Amino acid sequence: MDAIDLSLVDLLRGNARLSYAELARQVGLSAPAVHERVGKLESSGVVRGYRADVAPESIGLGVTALIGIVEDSGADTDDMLESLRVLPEIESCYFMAGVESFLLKARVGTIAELEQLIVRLNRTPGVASTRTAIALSTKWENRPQPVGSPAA
Amino acid sequence: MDAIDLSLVDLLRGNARLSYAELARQVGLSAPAVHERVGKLESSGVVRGYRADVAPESIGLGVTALIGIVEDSGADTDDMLESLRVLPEIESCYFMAGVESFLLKARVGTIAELEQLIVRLNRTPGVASTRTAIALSTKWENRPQPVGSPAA
DNA sequence: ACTCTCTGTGGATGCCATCGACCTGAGCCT
DNA sequence: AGGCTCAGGTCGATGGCATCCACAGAGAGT
Repeated sequence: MDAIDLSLVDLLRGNARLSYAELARQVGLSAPAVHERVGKLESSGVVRGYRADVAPESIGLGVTALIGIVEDSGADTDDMLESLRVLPEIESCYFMAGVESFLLKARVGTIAELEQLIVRLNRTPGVASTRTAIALSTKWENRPQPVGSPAA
Repeated sequence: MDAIDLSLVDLLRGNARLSYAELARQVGLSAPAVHERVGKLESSGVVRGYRADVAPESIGLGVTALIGIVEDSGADTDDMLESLRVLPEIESCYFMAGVESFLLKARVGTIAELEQLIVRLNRTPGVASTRTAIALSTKWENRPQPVGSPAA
């Protein structure tokens, strides 16, 4: 991970569909060299994938909620995690410091679906209680913060 | 937004670097047709961009925190938002229902940097108080939930 | 100094993006 | 019904890109 790798990462975080030729121009290397660097970043796990950023409401996922989970004392955390992982509505799952062991970000189409999700969560073994907060609007989300110094 | 558009969106949410030729094979259209459809999805705002998904710790952003903000009564929300927007550490910003008007997801390199960020937030005009919860680990994040029916 | 390795360049080749010309079917007006 | 118009498709051509390969040069270790 030298400065050029950081520049590549920054460029791809900004636009994952840049061609290798374009990346090469931006960082001042040849296209094959960039190809190899990006391949190594991928196989070493620095770059985990490439995702289109889609407006959620336009694909019927207009309701965003953040849900805190309090774990049962003596619950099997791994089992509970597997139960959570199966629910597609849960986009993100953080293990937190604090009373609420987990914080979930969930996305559903309607408030009714959110209600169903919460019911399912409360029935999940290991879950003692949940606390749900609804996002009224998303000001911005997953904004990539530049990390390579002054990249071209 | 017909079924083919939904398939394209799903495919690109899974791998934003798929070629138009490959997308065309997957949805059963020609490459130019897919090119035009994707172009329309972009210009209509359904697809907002393409981002590399990078392991944050590998670019020096190993600390994730969620920060709730209680607004001053009578504060100018728009001004406060602009002050928040300027802080690159804040990756996401949601306007919430509840006592805490805003919920921020912030990413920094060290606990010391998090401390500085919290101090800055508390000094920001319009901010009455903050409440910070630290993510000890990220189980998963920004997992795209499939939305097009059975896409190829 | 030799050599090993890592990382780069340059050239060649086949695939892909992209443009323009043309086709086809749905909807609608007369 | 006939025919206009338009949206959205296919096909073919062309130039750029991805990708493979052979080879070059810098640094480290012996």
